[in-house]
Amino acid sequence: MTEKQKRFVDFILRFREDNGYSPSIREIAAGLGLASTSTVKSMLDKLTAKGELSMISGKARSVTAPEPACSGVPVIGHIRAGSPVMAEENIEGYIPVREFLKNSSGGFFLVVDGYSMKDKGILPGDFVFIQPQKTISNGQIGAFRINGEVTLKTFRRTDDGVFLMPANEEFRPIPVLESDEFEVIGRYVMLLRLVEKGYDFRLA
Amino acid sequence: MTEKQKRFVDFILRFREDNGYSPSIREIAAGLGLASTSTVKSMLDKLTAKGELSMISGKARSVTAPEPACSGVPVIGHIRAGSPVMAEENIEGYIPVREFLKNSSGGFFLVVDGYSMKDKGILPGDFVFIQPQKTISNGQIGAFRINGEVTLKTFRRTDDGVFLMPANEEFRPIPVLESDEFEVIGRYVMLLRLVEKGYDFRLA
DNA sequence: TGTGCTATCGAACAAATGTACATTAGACCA
DNA sequence: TGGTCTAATGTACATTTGTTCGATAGCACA
Repeated sequence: MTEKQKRFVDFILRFREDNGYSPSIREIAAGLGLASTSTVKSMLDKLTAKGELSMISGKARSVTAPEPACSGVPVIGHIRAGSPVMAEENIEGYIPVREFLKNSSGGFFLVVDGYSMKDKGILPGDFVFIQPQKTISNGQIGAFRINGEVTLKTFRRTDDGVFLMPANEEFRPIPVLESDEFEVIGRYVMLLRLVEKGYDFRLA
Repeated sequence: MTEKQKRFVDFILRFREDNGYSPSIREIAAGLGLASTSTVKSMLDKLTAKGELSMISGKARSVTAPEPACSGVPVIGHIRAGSPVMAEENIEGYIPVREFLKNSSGGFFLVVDGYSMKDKGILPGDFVFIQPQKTISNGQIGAFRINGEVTLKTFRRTDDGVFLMPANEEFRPIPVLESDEFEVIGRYVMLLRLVEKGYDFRLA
């Protein structure tokens, strides 16, 4: 992509970011300092043919640019000695958090309370993503409600019965008795920890 | 908001989701089975006045609806005994992951390798979000490059010099000497752990 | 019954917008 | 010098689109 074509795509992305809708051809011309609409039109046609843009013929403000890869966050694994960290060869992939969370719809974050799952690296204040489900397999970590209390534990079924296992030797396994009110809330799928509290999230 | 008004907003949201740009007034009329454009127009004016929609007068396809709160993931904190988990009263807020990551642009995920930060709840395979910066304060956790190796440690400056501190008694502090090639890569801001490997991420 | 009120419709108009085409300007090269 | 190509221009036109206004139909209520 030439430098000029990139300016087109960038302008469209920024305009949509700022306004929430796409620019018209004349607005693109004005924004890029071009005097004629046909200049813009021919460039848009070219970029659409190359797949860099998409637009519907005849429809006003229908041009869109695919959001760049950085809508996902790059994952850097093993770093080759001597190369800059963010170099292309170090990028192993991207986590497309947007799609990731779209697929996980229905789930929710549970705020972790105590240290009972410390040895699994789950600490107070962590956000644990729970995928709701009614049952859970042996050995999986999940959120449970027992006698009104909600807790995050490992589910374990043995010959001696069912237990909710902490991951911290200072805590004791919780036996699940027939007489207990017990319910599986969901499966522990993901953990999110916000280290800097500057990254606040909007409260309802 | 009445049932009918809700249908308007929902239609606009879905249309934008499907097409990437907003519907025209006539497309809204067709989509909702209305015969006249003025019906739509008056409803849009009403919804805009109420703040449920936003549009620029005269500009084609400029109507947008604020994305509903569920574009973020609900956060559930302390759960009131007896109430269903996902009940409204238990939702403390939302993590708008989309905006969250937009603000963090420039950062990247580093894949954690060993157990040296175990006591901070950072385990192998975790994705650590690094916000690039050239310096770091005493006591903060960050990613560093020392003599070609990249490592995640707590930065500590004492009278005896600078050390990279592990969070695991089986590991030793790494002294940073004048003769070392040393560089701050960035600050540890967030941690993401994918428990289920079914949630794969697209490789480059 | 009749009187407002609201939602909807129908049609017409003006502005915004996409599209097509002939023309010009400049760069490059034989 | 002349030719060719590309980018850009200017203009005109057709379509899409937002806007306006009057008319109609249903509905609640006195």
